[in-house]
Amino acid sequence: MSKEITPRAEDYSRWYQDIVLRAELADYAPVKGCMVIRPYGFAIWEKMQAILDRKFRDTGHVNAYFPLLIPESFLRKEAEHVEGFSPECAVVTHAGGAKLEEPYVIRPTSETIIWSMYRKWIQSYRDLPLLINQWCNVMRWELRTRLFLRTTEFLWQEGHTAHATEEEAEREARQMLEVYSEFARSTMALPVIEGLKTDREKFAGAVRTYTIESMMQDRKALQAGTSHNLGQNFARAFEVTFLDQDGERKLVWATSWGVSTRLVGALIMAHSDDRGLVLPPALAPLEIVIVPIYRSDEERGLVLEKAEQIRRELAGKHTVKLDDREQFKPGFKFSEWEMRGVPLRLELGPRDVASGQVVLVRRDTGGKESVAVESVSSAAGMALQEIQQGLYKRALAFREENSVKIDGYGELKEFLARDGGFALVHWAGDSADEERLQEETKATIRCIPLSQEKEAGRCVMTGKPSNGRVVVAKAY
RNA sequence: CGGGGCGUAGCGCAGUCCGGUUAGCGCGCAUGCUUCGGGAGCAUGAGGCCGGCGGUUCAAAUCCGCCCGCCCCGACCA
Repeated sequence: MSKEITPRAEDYSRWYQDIVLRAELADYAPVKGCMVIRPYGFAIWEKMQAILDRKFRDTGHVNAYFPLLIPESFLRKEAEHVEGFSPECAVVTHAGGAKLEEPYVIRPTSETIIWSMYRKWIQSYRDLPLLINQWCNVMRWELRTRLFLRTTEFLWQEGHTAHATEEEAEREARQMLEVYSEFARSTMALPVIEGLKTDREKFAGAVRTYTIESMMQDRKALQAGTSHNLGQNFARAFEVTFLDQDGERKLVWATSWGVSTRLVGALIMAHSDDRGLVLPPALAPLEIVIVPIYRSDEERGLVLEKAEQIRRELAGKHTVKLDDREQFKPGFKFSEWEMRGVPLRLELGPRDVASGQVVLVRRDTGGKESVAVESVSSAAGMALQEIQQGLYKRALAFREENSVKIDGYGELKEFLARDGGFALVHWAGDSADEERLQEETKATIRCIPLSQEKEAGRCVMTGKPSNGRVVVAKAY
């Protein structure tokens, strides 16, 4: 195995691929388009799960599990939904040595099977709201795959809720978008723009799709999470009604929302560098690694004793590992842990032991400082906080540097063809105009930001009056 | 589906054009000694149906045909 990672500047996708493989986050599986998520990568996903799951529970949701296989006819019940998903569905036609009466679709998402059950479970307004989430795998037969960012099978969570009123469903969709964006910012150190998808970009079967959009280091946009207001589309398709307080039978209102293992890809592309993975402490499987340095057996004894003492002290508050492997030199260990994105490294050698100090090295900036052994715990805690915040600030600054207001179509095309980034443009076009935009620039409207100042202007494509800007960018 | 590339040891590759002993090199792996503050050195060793099937030939990693798989870039998507 080569020691080098392809530099970002040389080949961005190779760089990304190198990091995923060399940091042992994932590996290619024997099945086309599928990956094996290796223990180190899975540990990151598990941390994401733990934090998100807690947030879902705190907002009143409960977990459940629905089948992997969905009767094909279910998918057809919602017109837009079937149109959107059919092309990418894998279908099971045989089982038990015989052809099936009705084929099963391997779930690309679970709205249909869940709403078939909600029909049984919902009768009265007292059964609402119904707030269920499931953690599972789904399968979408994509033409082109990339580790974590787009694989044929992926892991995600999908929340599916049923409500008595339109307002409540809308509030739920917005609330979960908020949960996602707070998670992205605080935990992933990933700045995101909350916004609304255009009709062309919305979820197949939704009335409205909300999104959080982030910028990767190649200036392309990545959708990091979505939340949908499904209106009554699925309730109508599956005839899910309830008897309201006023004695009237009504269709229920629905939402669904999800984030996937794609977030691991977002994490990599947002923060990492040419030395390897960079992880925010909040999601790092290992926050601190201690690398001992010694020559003689005598030094080894002294250093390891002190290192173990430090490890024990830190272990109460942080995940910490003492790398006492004999077969590797310190230099090798430095590189290896940098490759794997461990936020903080403590170097401890004979000189440090003698002076009662330890060297603390930050993964994000490479900055080194010596601290007294007595204060290592507080210094490490502080450094981790600074890294978490520093990563966010750096990513935010990058996004801002690469976001520009553009008012002319020619200028927009030039911007997208050159360095690219987020173009903030006035828009009043329709779906056909949007299609033209994509054909001519390879970019799409990523979202209509939810929070922005009203500003009168003219649509960059049609010249029609507009009072707000949209984000246009090339996307993953 | 279009364009490009690749399949030879765990990984990265050379060898293929122009067929010919026992198929090489680097890394990694195993053992031992010396090393250890930024990817250590030496010695010894293990490890190959040369992607698959068929053909040509005295002889195929190498030539011919068919097939399979994977990666990258584009069109579709989270």
